[in-house]
Amino acid sequence: MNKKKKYTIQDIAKELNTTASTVSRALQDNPRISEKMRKSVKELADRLDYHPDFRALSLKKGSGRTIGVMVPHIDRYFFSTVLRGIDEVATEMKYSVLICQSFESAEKEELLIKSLLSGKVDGMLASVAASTKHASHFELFGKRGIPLVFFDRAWMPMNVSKVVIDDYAGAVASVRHLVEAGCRTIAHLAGPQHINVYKNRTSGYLDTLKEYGLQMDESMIFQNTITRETGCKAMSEILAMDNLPDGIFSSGDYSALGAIICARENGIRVPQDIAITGFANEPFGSIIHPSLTSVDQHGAEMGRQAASLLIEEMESNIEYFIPRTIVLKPKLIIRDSSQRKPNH
Amino acid sequence: MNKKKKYTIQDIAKELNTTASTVSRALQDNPRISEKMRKSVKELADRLDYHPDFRALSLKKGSGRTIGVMVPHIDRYFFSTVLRGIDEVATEMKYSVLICQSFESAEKEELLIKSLLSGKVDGMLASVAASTKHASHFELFGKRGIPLVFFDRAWMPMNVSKVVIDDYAGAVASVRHLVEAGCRTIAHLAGPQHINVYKNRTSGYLDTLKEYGLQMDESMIFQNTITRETGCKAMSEILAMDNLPDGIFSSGDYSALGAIICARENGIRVPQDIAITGFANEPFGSIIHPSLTSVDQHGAEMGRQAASLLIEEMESNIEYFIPRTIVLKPKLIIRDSSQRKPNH
DNA sequence: TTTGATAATACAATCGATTGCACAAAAATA
DNA sequence: TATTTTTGTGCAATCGATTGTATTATCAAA
Repeated sequence: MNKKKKYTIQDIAKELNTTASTVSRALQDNPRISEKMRKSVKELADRLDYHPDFRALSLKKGSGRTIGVMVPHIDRYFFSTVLRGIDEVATEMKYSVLICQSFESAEKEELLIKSLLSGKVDGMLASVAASTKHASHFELFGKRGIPLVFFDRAWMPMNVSKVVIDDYAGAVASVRHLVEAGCRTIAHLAGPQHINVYKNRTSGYLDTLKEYGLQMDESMIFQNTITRETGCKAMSEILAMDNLPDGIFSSGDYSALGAIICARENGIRVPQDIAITGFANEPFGSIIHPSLTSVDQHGAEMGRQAASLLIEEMESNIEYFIPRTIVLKPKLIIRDSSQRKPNH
Repeated sequence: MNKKKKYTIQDIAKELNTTASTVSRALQDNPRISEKMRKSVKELADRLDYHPDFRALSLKKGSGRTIGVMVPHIDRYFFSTVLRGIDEVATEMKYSVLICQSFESAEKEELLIKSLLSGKVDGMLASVAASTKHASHFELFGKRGIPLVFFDRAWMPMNVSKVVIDDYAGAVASVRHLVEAGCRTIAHLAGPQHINVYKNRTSGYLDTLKEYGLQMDESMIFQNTITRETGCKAMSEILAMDNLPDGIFSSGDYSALGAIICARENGIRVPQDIAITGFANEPFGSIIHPSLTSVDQHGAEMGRQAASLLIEEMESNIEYFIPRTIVLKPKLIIRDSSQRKPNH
């Protein structure tokens, strides 16, 4: 009596002297089942707190209405807002969401994907890890017939749907803003260039310098600088330079933060001596001193769009769904770290 | 040829003119299979990129080696560190982790749990939502024979294992520190009292006041104040008081943040006019101005301990696993927001 | 009373794996 | 050569559901 048990459709059938098929149909309100039988089945099912086994059901049906989501980190504000957007749409459409984090590791990403492929998910949303150098594991989804939609950090060569923001435009807006704030020598903290979002931000930076006829200087570009630590290190190197830049465009908020803190520790004023802008609009940007100018990426909206696109593809019966790419417009949020003109 | 297909063990069997059982055994290195057969099966499996169907496998085996984790929010630093700790242990022990967030909603929590119960998880780790007022949905795990371990926000009346921190001790350390910094009237931003962690923090506050013979004043306790907004609101109310407190012990970092910002906006200096301490040691505490004194909860360690405890219970064959409660010691991190003596 | 239609339920195959048991062929022993 | 043992495979049941196709029972019409 004490042994815990999971009740099955067979248990209910046995108890009522009938068969599993009748019970199954009764629970589905199949009209071929008598009112009386339906009632007693439902009552017993309720009493036993019966719920169909997910594995058996999805095995039989060929789908478990589950969407997998792969993000580099769940605790990055941007990704957590994307996840919220995905959750909204998925819940509304009666899908479950299975969240995975790669911790920016390509190996972990590959392992997780292989585990998801064996029937755990029916569709996939992914943003690739920073250390990912090839996408063969993402190709597996196509081979298995599981729709895949990239968001934000997309693997561009792959012919699948993508939801991204216009990082190039965000970078252009940011650098223009710095120039208009009076900056003439603008350094750049760049992200890993094999990831589309970072490459586009760097392109926006370079093109905007050109647009204003400003000289591009290799030594002013710091590669692979997206963490607080590397941002701080870059700032130290900057401070050791002969000709100090008067502006920094960072591809991420964390590296911008590192730079600001390092500047403060070395008696350099932001924005008076150096104006700084970040990217991602992490919440800390509004509470640090000086508050950080950044680019908002509309995470929730991206999540909603990506989930909608994926579900549309999953539910379409079209043999070959034609991949679509949705580009969202980012928004420059101007705060103190870059405002040099107004008060000076 | 173009139709995407998922290969099964039957496909491999047919191709090699053998049966599914042989293929299954070959893939498992069963000694009853000849070297030759094993080799050709493995080769073909490799070529087709075959992986056993997770649903079929876990249905047959009765377990999918999956641990479910329910957290209120994945983007709270504390919870994300717990998740990392859980992931570490789970990965090492060859378990998968299924992350769910309740968004602090009891209904969402209940829905998610019901969906997890039907064979999606073999063990569960949970931290209850703020709005949860009864635990009947958590009781279901017991009825299904699925081990459950609470971490941090535990439902104390339930007789299951728990991993918590000594919130009482953390509060005591925090309030003592304020008193020693010279505070004589200490206000308190309290969390929802039906959640053990917040109740314990409030108890620690009250007892420490008593310990120092300080008067407890109902009007100095602000209930249900754990967000930045409510923290700010509480500070406004404080500033409107006749006798201003000279210290605030907040049950959370976000409300402490709201209070600090509100104080700054109103020309009140922290810590000179009012010393403030928070709880959770969110990363922003070290980058805001003034930096925030807080209590660290050892999230990763908690995650590791909870996962280990759960896995131990899952793998034990003991009929009735005797629940254990692990209590971790929190650590007071002293920063600027509470340091009144040293520099003044 | 016989036939035909209809309603309600049972039987059996299926989804993709695992595994105990039976069985054949080959090898070892008598 | 006859018998036993070993070795390698196939058959069939099982996990927990769903669903097409029997198969009854019931009742109305002829």
